[in-house]
Amino acid sequence: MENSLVDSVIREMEQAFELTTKLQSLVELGNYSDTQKESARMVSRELLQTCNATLSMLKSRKTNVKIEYGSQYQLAPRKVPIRRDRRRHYPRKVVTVTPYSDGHQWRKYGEKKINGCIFPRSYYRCTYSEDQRCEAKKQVQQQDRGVPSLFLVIYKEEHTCKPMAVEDCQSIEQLQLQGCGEYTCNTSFPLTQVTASATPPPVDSFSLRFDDSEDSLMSTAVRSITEGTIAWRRNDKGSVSCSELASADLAFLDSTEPLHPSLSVVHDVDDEDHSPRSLGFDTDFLGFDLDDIELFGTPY
DNA sequence: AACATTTGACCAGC
DNA sequence: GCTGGTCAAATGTT
Repeated sequence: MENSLVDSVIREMEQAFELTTKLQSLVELGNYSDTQKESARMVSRELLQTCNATLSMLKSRKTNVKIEYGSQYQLAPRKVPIRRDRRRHYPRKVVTVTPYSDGHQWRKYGEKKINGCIFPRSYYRCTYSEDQRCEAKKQVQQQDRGVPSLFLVIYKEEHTCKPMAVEDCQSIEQLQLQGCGEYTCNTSFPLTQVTASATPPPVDSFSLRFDDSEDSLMSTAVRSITEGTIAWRRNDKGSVSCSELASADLAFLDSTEPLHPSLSVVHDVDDEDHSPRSLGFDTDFLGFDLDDIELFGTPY
């Protein structure tokens, strides 16, 4: 498919994405029963996931990257990391469940009820907007009542301030509080280093969620560890658990598109009481290549 | 007291 | 006139 046609289809799909979120809002405002609303939410979520998946496929195709969808279970470690174009394009949109931890500090300066939306839109500017004349701003708007809720975050203008690095974190709580920027963390944080040759940890898999901020998509990659081999999988679930391994797609990882994902590590759920043992942390992915993810291990 | 958030008012673009 | 983005005084939090 030639690029211009791909572009047109991408635009149409993005339109579908937006219309779905609008439709979702109209349903929420409408006079429907809770059951009907819940059904509508489920359909909306599936629609959004389909849009995401289609868009990512189109975008990976546009880059002319050869991807063999059958070979996703054997991702050979790259000797030379792919250098990606890390220039950001603004405004950029992110759909995420963690709109407030993106490695930067923000100050709220306004909130507005937006036509046709149930949830108000909040306006933030960089905490250092005056001190360092940083022009960065973002808008945050909750998209649904789901658990976890999805938020649309629109970033405007790039940060010119010095980002806060997280070092010597002592706990996951501290990591979350500080928003976690680019880091290498030597702590009691229950993530250990894992390399390709390491003994597999005592869980089947853990998952990594990428918020592909460049493309308004939330994507999910799941790294599973089976018999010592490491594979990457991707699904497009809004939230992830170890058992939720969906269709695989290496496009996300092998694409030469300028991806700027943030990273979350989601732990699995306790087998006995089903309480989430989840470790969530986000980081702006600017500091390292996707290859570096292999430095982050798993649990307990 | 200093800083952050809230919220109604104001303004520009359509 | 309507809408979305920003301002700034009031209020809340540390």
